[in-house]
Amino acid sequence: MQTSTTEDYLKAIFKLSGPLKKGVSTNSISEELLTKASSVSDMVKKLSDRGLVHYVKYQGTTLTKEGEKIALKVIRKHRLWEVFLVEKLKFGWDEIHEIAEQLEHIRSPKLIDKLDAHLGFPKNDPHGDPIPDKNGLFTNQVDFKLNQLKTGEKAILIGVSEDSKDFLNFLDKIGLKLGSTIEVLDYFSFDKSIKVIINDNSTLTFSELVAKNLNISKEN
Amino acid sequence: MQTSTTEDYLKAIFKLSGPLKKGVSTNSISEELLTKASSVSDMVKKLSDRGLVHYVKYQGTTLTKEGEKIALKVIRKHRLWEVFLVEKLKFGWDEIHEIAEQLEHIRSPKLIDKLDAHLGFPKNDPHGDPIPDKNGLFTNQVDFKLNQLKTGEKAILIGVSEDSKDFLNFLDKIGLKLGSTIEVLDYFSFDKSIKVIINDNSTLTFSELVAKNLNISKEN
DNA sequence: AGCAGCTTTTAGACACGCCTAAAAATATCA
DNA sequence: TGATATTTTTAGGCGTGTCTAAAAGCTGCT
Repeated sequence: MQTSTTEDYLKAIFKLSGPLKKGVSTNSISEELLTKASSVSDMVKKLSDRGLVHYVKYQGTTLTKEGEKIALKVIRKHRLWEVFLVEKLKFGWDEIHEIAEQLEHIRSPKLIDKLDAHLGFPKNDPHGDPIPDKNGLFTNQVDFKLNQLKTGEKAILIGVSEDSKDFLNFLDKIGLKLGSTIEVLDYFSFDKSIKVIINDNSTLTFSELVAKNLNISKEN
Repeated sequence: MQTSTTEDYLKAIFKLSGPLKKGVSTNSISEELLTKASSVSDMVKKLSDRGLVHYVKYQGTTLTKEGEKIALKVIRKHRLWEVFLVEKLKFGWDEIHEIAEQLEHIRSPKLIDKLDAHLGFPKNDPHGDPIPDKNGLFTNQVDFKLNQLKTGEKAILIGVSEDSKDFLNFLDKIGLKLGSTIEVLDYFSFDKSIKVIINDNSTLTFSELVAKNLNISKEN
């Protein structure tokens, strides 16, 4: 039975590995978890001893099958709780991350399945991220970032890659929600900012950083 | 910000103090928390340093105002989550204790009030225990234990003092729920067992231990 | 190749909460 | 009261996960 710290490490490594499952640097883990690199060194050694990660000194860390399985379970729990907080308790999508960080560590085989059923087996969390099923399988929707769109193209916001209060508050302020349409009016190569029109009625300009964090779908 | 271990100690001390707020022995705490007396000695010293308990060597422990405040918050959270698990997720009342033991440590000022509202501001948990309000105030219903009833008297089950799976399963098996009526048919002074009839239709005999753990109300 | 600068690891320490074993204090009872 | 039993505390140690400081290893540039 793993501690919640172990789960945090596995989740962080999963996240940092990306879809290509690249090896993850000690420093990047320490940044993600707000600890020091030396603590991470210690810890990944222990995780390696327990068969949860592959770790070779100075050469980065990747998850083992076992480690990934645990990471996906935690992510599943995190995202289901997020749905609960928004759908049932009426939290704003900018308030739920910290709470879900705690709830994701609750251990009960039965609880998470009952929660899943109670919520109607949702496929995505309130930020648009896919919820792994009981076996850890994602429906990995192939999508785009807003900054990959060309002038004149139109798309729908299906998710965000950044869960911070600041970012989500900003989206709330400009009235951008999952499902909103975004049409690219202009693209300024100087600073890679993008002028868009949202829901066919409000025009504004996004910095590249913002555009990068908006996941969109071209169909429809 | 206290750890969940701290919360467990304060809750245990609150429980063991009883309504008369008696001093609690080191041994009793260690039994309640399944630890050793030496660990408890260490810990109450630390809690005392933090102003959460009054502790004098060899003379037992009581909660300070501050400590009691925290204990009541934890109990409030525990009982609200229990209601959630039974009412919303359809758990049996015998399955929820362990899960609520974890959920009670989730820290979020907003969460518990939203949960309370979502549940319709329940007054009692699924075992009949009163839920403290935001200010830690109980509606302390004056009630009786079944073993205080005399032959011929009739009452309603309003709570149980024992949350173990075993006990609650037993009650399920004999069809006894909160709200059931119990009439005392006979009282055997030899072993203090009690013959009763439940809901005017099934007759059985309770040991003293069982009778002691059934909280009843005489008014109908 | 060699050096500078970054990254990573090691070494040693610490807080927390737990343990065992032994000592000290208290309670009990003849 | 004095001996014995029980409770409680102290002493010393351990595992987890963290830290700082310093050493070791990599990388990239001239």
